[in-house]
Amino acid sequence: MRVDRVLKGRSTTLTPAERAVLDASIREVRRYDARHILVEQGTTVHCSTLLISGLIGRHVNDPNGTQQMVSVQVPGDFVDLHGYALRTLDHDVSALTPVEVALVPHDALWTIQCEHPALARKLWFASLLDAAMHRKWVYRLGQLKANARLAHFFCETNVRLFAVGLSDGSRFALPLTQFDLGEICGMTSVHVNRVLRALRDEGLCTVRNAVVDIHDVPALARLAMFDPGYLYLDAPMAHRFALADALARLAR
Amino acid sequence: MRVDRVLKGRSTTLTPAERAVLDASIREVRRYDARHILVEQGTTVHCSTLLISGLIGRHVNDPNGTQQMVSVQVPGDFVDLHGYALRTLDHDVSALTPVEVALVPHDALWTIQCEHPALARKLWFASLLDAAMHRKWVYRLGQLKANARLAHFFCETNVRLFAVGLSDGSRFALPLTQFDLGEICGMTSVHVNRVLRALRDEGLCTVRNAVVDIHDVPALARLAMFDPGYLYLDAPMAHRFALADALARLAR
DNA sequence: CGGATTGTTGATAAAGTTCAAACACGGTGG
DNA sequence: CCACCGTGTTTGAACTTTATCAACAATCCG
Repeated sequence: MRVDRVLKGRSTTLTPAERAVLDASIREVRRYDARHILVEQGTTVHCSTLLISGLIGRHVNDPNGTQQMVSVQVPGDFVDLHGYALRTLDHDVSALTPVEVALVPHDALWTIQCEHPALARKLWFASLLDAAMHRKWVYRLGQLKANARLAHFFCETNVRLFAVGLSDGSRFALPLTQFDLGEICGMTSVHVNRVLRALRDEGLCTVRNAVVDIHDVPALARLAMFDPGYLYLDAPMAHRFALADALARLAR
Repeated sequence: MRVDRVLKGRSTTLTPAERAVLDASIREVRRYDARHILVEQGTTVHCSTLLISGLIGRHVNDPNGTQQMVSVQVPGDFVDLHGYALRTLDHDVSALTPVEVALVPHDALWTIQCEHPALARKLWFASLLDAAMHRKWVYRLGQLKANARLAHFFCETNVRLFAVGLSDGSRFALPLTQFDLGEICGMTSVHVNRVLRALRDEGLCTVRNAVVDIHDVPALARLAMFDPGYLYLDAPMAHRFALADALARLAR
């Protein structure tokens, strides 16, 4: 089903009935080319976008023309669910790769809120998960050095893609340029290039041909101080990537 | 009323009836000293905290002992509303000053969700506002230099406090140490000190005795690339602080 | 008053940016 | 098939920003 990946692998998931309700509220499915802008900052929106395949980026622009990516969405993500309550977005939404998206009209969401409060709560949860990721991005940019920032992003993306079946646990497609990575991690593409080489030289991970290959998952997580707690994974998933204990011991 | 400041000055506000419902769902009011930790990362929570007076900070810790502040809450903020759907928090919550907080049990929120969908939507909006601020913090840390980061934080805080009547539009109490400001803006307290002196020397703003005094609001906003759109203010408020047009013109 | 926290300053080192140039590589058109 | 173009990657050198370390001054508080 088109909504199979929504909240997949998370501590809160959808029941089959809820999935059916959500699926039924999809009005249409569309495809866009890479770099297509789906929603522009400031526009009033009447539908929310569920990402089915491909990658979508959300970015904040400033008058200088510089952009900061504030999130990368993977299949199963409700990209601009927040548009439902906010009505107008504070950032752009654009396709990083060719994408397939499902559109859910906001009045269908209103119906869900009135008639299916438990499902509404889960959608709320999904939007809070988004905020939790934002918080980690704040942490990443505020506290980590360039190499750890990139490492953290790769760890996060690895887990998120794994949760929806798009990573084998250490290797995944990530068709982003070094410039994109710079916009994600708050650094220039030149520096991204140098840091990637360093990560490769240390045997931690290789990024080539739009594929990220993590050679030593625990070591990369350690460098990145990556603990997947904020992703609210379900128990088996959390167990697979848990580093919490190791990190806690380290803290003492 | 205790909930008078909730969503005050925003594009979405509460009706008197909704305020009454929310107020009635408060179970108790508590006071804490500065530096008291209200919720620790990972704890399962059963109540959400509405800030009545004082300032609260939310911060992410890492095993090295460094902390990154991910938000500063002002009176009227529903500090950990997200705890309702997430159940466990991905960060600490602590008092930056002596505070007075109201506790709303999560089952009361569930009742609101079932019986008052319109109010539930507004609470959802409040949590999305939080996410919108996170996004700007990501932008701030990723794209701005130290002086602009501090300036941006002061601009944001000025507007937020003004919206709830705690700034006169350019001057407000902000009892944070330079170390705290460093944790907010991702820099060392030494560097905060130097940047504050520079801002003072340029005649932009002065921070002394726990009071921020912005001497030239538009100039500080320009340095910070501050546009309050992401705060979803109501029309008069937005108009008062709007810099959008000026910035848009600048962009061309 | 004494002790603890916060703020200030200087010297030095590290991290990251900028600018510029070269290189790789997959099209695409002749 | 080759020449050419555009996009993305790689490298070097000079420069800017920020961190680190260390000392000292100011302030607050009991």
